[in-house]
Amino acid sequence: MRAYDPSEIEPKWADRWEAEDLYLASEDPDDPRPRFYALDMFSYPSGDLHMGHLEAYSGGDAVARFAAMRGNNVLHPIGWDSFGLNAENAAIKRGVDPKEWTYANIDQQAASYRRLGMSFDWTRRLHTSDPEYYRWTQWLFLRFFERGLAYRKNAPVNWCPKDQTVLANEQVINGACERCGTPVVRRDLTQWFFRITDYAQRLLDDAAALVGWPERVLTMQRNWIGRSEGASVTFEIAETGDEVEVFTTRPDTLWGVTFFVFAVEHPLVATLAERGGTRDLVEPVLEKVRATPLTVREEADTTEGVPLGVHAVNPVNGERIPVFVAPYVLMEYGTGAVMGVPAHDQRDFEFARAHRLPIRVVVQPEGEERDPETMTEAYDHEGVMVNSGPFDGVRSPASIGKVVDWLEEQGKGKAAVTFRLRDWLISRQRYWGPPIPIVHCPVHGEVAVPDDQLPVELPPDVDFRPGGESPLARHEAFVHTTCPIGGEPATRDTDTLDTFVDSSWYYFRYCSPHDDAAPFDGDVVERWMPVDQYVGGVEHAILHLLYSRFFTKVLFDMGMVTFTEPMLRLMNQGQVIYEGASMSKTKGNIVEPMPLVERWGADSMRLAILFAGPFEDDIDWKAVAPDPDRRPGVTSWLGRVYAAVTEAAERDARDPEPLRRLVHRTIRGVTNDMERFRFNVAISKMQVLSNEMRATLDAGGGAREASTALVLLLAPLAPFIAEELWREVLGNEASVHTSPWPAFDEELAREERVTLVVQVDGKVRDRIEVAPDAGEEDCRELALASEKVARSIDGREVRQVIVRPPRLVNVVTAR
RNA sequence: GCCGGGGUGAUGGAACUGGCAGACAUGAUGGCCUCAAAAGCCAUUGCGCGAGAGCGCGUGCGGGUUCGAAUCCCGCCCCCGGCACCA
Repeated sequence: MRAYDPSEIEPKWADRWEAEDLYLASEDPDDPRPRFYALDMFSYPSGDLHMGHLEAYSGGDAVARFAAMRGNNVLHPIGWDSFGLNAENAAIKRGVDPKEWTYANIDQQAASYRRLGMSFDWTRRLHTSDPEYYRWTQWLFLRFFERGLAYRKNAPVNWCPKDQTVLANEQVINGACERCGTPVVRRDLTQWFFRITDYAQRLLDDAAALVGWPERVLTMQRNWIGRSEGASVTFEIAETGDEVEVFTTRPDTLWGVTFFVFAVEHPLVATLAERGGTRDLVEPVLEKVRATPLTVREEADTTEGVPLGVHAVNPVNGERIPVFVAPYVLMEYGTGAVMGVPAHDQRDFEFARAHRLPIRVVVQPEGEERDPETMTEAYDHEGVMVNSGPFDGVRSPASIGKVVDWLEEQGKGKAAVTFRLRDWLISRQRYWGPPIPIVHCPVHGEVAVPDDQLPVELPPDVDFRPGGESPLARHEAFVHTTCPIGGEPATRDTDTLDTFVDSSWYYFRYCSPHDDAAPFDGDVVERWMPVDQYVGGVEHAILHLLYSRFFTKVLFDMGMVTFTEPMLRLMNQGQVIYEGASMSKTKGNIVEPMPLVERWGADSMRLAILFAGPFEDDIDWKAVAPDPDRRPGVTSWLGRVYAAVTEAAERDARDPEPLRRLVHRTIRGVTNDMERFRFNVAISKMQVLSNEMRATLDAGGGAREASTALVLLLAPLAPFIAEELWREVLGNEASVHTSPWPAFDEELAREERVTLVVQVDGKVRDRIEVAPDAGEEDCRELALASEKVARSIDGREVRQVIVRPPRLVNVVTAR
């Protein structure tokens, strides 16, 4: 008998599957099968595949194959997110063209995907760096521009000094660049933004309907959007008459305001300092803050700040209060100015103590008396309003709504909602991205490049090394053009679009990847989308996934699609780590998957990674596959499966009854597990079945039915060996991957004999085999007849007998 | 601080709605095969006591509900992830 040899099986089937067009999604409108869109997050072409890819795509492929076997017309595409800093930096480091480097990596990854046996529809392959693709990225940008959703403004932005480009807020992780980890600094620059804040409320509201998404992703998005409810209240500067709005979540504490604070960057600060005669005092603070990186700024001292020498008038009681400028107030949030309520806000409290400002309690805890003199911290819990004019005696925070109504009546303020979410900064001062299709005309201003002139192609002969400005700006022939409206000499915008713009719509493009009249064919998109199952890393929870939801809503508003959410279900695979730490070059702990695939086979590595633990949990490779030179456990198991199925195929005997029952139980269990991404549990059930097959064969029995079922169940997870056994050993004509998923017989799946557990006072004392339909009386009698039970009862009085046929009897005695 | 998710043998992890804790693996130990090794096969493997049948203990800690709790409730501790002078 031949031994299991993946190196012989796997390349053979990879070729044949492609020759047989096994994984093409059908666009036939008469195809009766339900459509299923199985989407994997596409990859950055930064070298060959790593362990993270192996895990994500093994899971995604299992989903797609399982869906196909269950009778769906499956769309399972693949492509590359091939623009971006990653590719560009790597290319610069190696002194090669980003394009060359990128496409070489794409070819390598594509070869690896084939080697792994991924069931992709290769006819839909796309690369975001292809002009055929980014033409439509630019086209979509222009539609956003037309609708006022893409705009340019001067603003303080995050700048990565190493990558020499601006970053979106979402790309700043703990104050550092998402790509390279360099601490980000602040710069005032004119940049392009997408008006995602217009969609903040809808992004929040619709998240509630995403029941197929992991809770943590939705939570992260909610935190990121950061909705706060409260009131906006207008204060007047006594000396100048300037009106300044502030946002507060606690309008009930308005009577406790004893000072007023501006953010350092607030536009009024300079003139107010002038007026207050405090310019010499204020200027050093401004200088200091401007020079401080954002990361350090966040730890700014709450006691820091200087008076501006002017006063604000509290609209609720007409009091004049001193005005300050302090770094603890942020220009980015709210209005860049706050009212200071030291008695009820900890930061204000600390500031007031440092500057010897009065503290006035306006919410008293019930039955207590807070004395401003002796308070050591702000009181921010519930209580009764005092010193609050018309609201004395009203309970807070229940009073907030009433205060807001009152403010509106009095014309002093109104209900307001503030979001933490900022507009999405989409321009980048780098080469390797889609040029922004805008012409700057001295007469007409920002002018869209006409659609028929798209794409604005990236010129190949650019010195693309970063220099703080866009490399395209150094390319004279690119820069100089004429205005599309009046023909005047004009210049092209030289920034490129963030990669996350490319990836915000690629899953639409897969539906009609070769359309040259539109980014996608609306009718085809209607048939496939929304995506039925999306699989990818949680690191995109507030980047790609939020942006994609935003794009879909904009496309809906444009009438291009009829749905508002792009993905119905989302599953995040965990990370593959090593000895508790993420794999990285600097730690030297990277395990490359492809050499292991060459050595032990694609099926083995796919199974090994899916069997290692729950799909969404991190996997410590050190713990599951410690010795790279030792044969992995799953490889041995596949060898046993191969042997068992081969042996069973040569035998005429029918499967004995107990094995048949196990087969049907296994089908039921594995089906359930596959639906819930519980690949590790599914595999363990198959192992139980194969162990039983071995025992049956050794006892001279047949295992043909078991073999058929096992091979079908294994197909989504280990596609090569399943195909080999299905066609070559079991003698089927058609591919296992187009065969129907096995059905189970409910009757057979029921246990023939079940173990009746007999407890005495909750402790297991005996186990008795009974028929599954054993009744309550039978179970009670059997249990009480047990000698072990009698011994445990030890003559005590039996108080109660709880019977749960056919699984359990609990005899309760008088103790 | 706020929000989300966790804590089960030496290890990865099972245990559908409360009902046999530790499935399935990995590792380890012993044995078979072999000149030897690898591969393979068999046995044992939660902890403690016991020659054994068996008994006791055991799912982060402390309480509670229940005939019965890894699972439900209350109070803690710890770990992971996200957000954070957010007004």
